[in-house]
Parts: sequence; C-alpha cells; structure tokens
Amino acid sequence: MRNAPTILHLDMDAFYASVEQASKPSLRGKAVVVGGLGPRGVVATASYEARVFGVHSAMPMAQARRLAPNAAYLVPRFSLYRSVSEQVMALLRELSPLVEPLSLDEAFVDLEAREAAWDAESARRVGTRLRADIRAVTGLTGSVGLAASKMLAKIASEEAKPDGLVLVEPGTERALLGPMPVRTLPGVGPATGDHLRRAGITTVGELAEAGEDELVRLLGKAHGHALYAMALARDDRPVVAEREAKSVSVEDTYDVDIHDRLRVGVEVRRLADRCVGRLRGAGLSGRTIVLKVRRYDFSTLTRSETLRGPTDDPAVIREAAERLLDSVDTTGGVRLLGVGVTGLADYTQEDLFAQAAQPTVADEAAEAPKEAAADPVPERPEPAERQWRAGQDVWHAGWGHGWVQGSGLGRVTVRFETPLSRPGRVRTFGVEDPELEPADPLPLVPDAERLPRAQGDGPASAVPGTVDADP
DNA sequence: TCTGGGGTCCTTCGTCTG
DNA sequence: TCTGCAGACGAAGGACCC
Repeated sequence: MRNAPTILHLDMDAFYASVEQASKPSLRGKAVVVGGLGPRGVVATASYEARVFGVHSAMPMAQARRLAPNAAYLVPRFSLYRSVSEQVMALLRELSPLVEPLSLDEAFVDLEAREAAWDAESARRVGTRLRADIRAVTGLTGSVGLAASKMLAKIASEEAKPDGLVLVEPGTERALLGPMPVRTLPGVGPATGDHLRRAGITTVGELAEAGEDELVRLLGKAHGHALYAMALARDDRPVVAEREAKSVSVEDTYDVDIHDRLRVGVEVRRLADRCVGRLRGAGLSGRTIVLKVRRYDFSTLTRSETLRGPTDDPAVIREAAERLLDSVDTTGGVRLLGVGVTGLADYTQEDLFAQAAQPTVADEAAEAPKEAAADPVPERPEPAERQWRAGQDVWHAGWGHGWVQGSGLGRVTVRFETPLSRPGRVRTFGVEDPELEPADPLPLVPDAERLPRAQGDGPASAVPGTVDADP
C-alpha cells in the first residue's frame, strides 16, 4: 500500500434519482424512486427524500409503494444516465489516465499516475475541485473518498455521503476500521456476515483478532486470506483502466410465471437472439453457452455447454440454448429465463465446428430458414395502443417539452417543464393524441454555464513539475 | 414482503489426460 | 500394461457488487 492518500473513489449521490430530479424541477426536494414498475420490479435508486421513509435499493417496488405512497415512481432512462456519466468520467480522466469505472456512477482514480496529487493536502485540493467541477458540468453532487488504497477510498466515500469528502490520513486506517461492522468490507454480504456473526465476529477489529488461520477455516482459502488482509487495512490492488468483459448475458423476469413449455422455448430463442445482438455489438464471440432458469419457487438453476470454438452465430447459440432447456424441468412454471455466453474471444471459429459440419436434422431443415435465423426474432408485436411510460420525455405541439407523469384508461398525464424552467403545469390527453410525441431528454445544465475551464489552475494542470513535494 | 439485470469471482465435484 | 496421481478443464451453484 502506498503511503499517501492518492487513490480517489467517486460515488455520485443517489445517481438515477438525482438525474431525474435535475431533469424535472417539480421533483426537486421530493421523494423519487427509480426502478422497474411491473409487478415484480425492484428499486434501483431512491432519492434521499425517499430514503427517509425506509425505501432503499433492491427493495421490491410493491413494498416501496407501501412505505412511500406519495413518492414519484419512474422507470430508469439509461441512455440519459449514460450521457451524464460520460461527462463525469471525462472530468476524472482530466485528473489521471488511470480511471477505473465500476458502474455508471462510481469510479476509482489513481492520482499519482500523472502527479495530480502526491500528499494529503494536494489530494484534498483535487477532490474538492472535482466535486465543484461535477456540480458545474452536471448540476449533480458526488461524494469523494481519498485514501492510500482502493478499499479505504471506497469506505471513505461511503462515509462522506451525501455530498461530502472524507480523506483517510495514512497511519489511521486500522483505528478507523476497527469498530466498523464487518459488512463494511467489500465482499462481506449477508451470507458471510451471518457466518461471521455465528462465530462471534461482528466488527473489523474482531476479524483481525481472529487471525488468518481461523478466517480461512471459516470462509475458505481465497475469502479468508482476502478478508484478513482487508481487516489489517492491507490492500495493494492497483487501479486498472481497461477491463475486458468475461461474459455477456441477457435475462427477463416475467410478470406472470410461464407454464407453457412451448412459450418457454420461444422465450429462450428470443433471449438467445438478444444475447447474440449484444455479443456482436461488442465485436465478440464466445465458447460456453449458459442457460439460466428461475423457477416459480425462486430456486435458480443453470445449465451450460462448451462448444469446440467461439461463435457468434445466432443459429448455433439458439440451438445450444434449446438443448440445455431440454435438460430442465419447468413444470410448476418459470419466473425468469436467461441466456449468456462466456469464454469470450474477439474472433470466431465457425468453420471448426463439428456441430455445424455434421448434417443434423436441424441443419437439414435449416437451409431456407437460415437467412431468417440470422436476423433477430422480431420483438413483441406492436401494442394496439401507444405506450407512455412514467418519466418519459415528450413533446406537445401546443405545450412544448414535458414528461409523462402517469397513464392509464386511455389517458396520459403530462407535466410541462424543462430542467431550466420552474415547476410546470399538468395536462391530460388521450393516449392517441396526435399532437403528443416522444422526445429526447434535454441537457441538465445550460451550455453557457458549463465549467468555465480555469486558465492554468485546472485540476489537470495543478502540479506542473512540482514533483519535489513527493515525500 | 416477496425478491431486477448484468456482471465477477470462488468452491466443489467429476472427468479426462499425461 | 496397470496403477496412482496431479493438473487442467468443464459444469453447477453460491456469494457478492452496483
């Protein structure tokens, strides 16, 4: 571990909900819950106002609605979150070439890589400036943790939430960690937490006292060694900018369990095609096909098959997924189906496939359908009625830009406002109103107000040639 | 109360191969 | 040729993360 707090962890505050609040003035200061709105949806993010009612991530939406019946419930708009995330990541890359994104709203930065910071004082300056820049560019707040390791930087940003900065001074790490619950450490979830509690270990300090041998005995080799090191605040993992994907998968949970075996087969083929779409989009192919089935009782099983070489051929992947389905008992119904591919490569070996070369029954029947098979199966048939989703941006010829507040019974309710306007007025239309159409999200911050890049004292240029301060 | 979607990593067990 | 063994690999499941 280094001896200066030059690893920065950024965590945007209640990211999806904050983007929605920035985008919709009438929701600012209000409880906002973003997640799946179907009968089996869960909460992706709750605004801090909604958390007051006990709503939190991964909670079933139905439970959230009981706790906070007056909150605004919105479906996620990933393309908007992705574009805001790109703005934030661009600011991080100005600090250092070593940026490791963990998700749309989180990343590590190694501030030593370009000498953006070299000691506690300079690191704190960089963190403070970064938070201001993020606010200027996106209008949002993020929390920053600074420490000498990734683990501690992440714990620090958690402590800093919301809208704060925490720096862990080198030498104080073990005193800080000691009283914290074991669940604070990355990799300790509900199962490991319970396991440790039954062994009488509830804090990080007790974890360190238990000793390495005892933790290996309790949790196995890899987990035991790793946890012991973390309890002693030892963490040498580097910040890694480029990570290659190891698998690609798609899955769907159905509003109602599927009992019809034919329908299960149709869904598996549809998922296989979607998976191929993602695979090809990333320019990849894969060797191992995985089928995932979650049954009516929530028990989950996986079946996999490894081919002789990597493929991105929809017909091959679809057939493999169907073969795997043959070995699964779906009586009683399934609530989720998934198809994935692992063993990724950026080339294919289609011509080496014995499967493709052997004239099987499927192949003989396939010559004509092959063309059609290469194209994705058409999506679900067009609904008879136009669909308006809660939170969606719309444009009305007479009223301008707004967003869908709710719809049903042939009506859609729209609030007309923009990120830069005052809270707007609500109007209701028929769902087929020809003057109403879907629209793209508007920028959260006006271009003119975006980050007037400081001349000469920007974060990237804060330390030209001042390496002498390195302790 | 009733549990998403997209991932990563680890463990265990069986089989194959040299 | 047989046996024992180690290591690689594949399959399945579990835990965890955001």
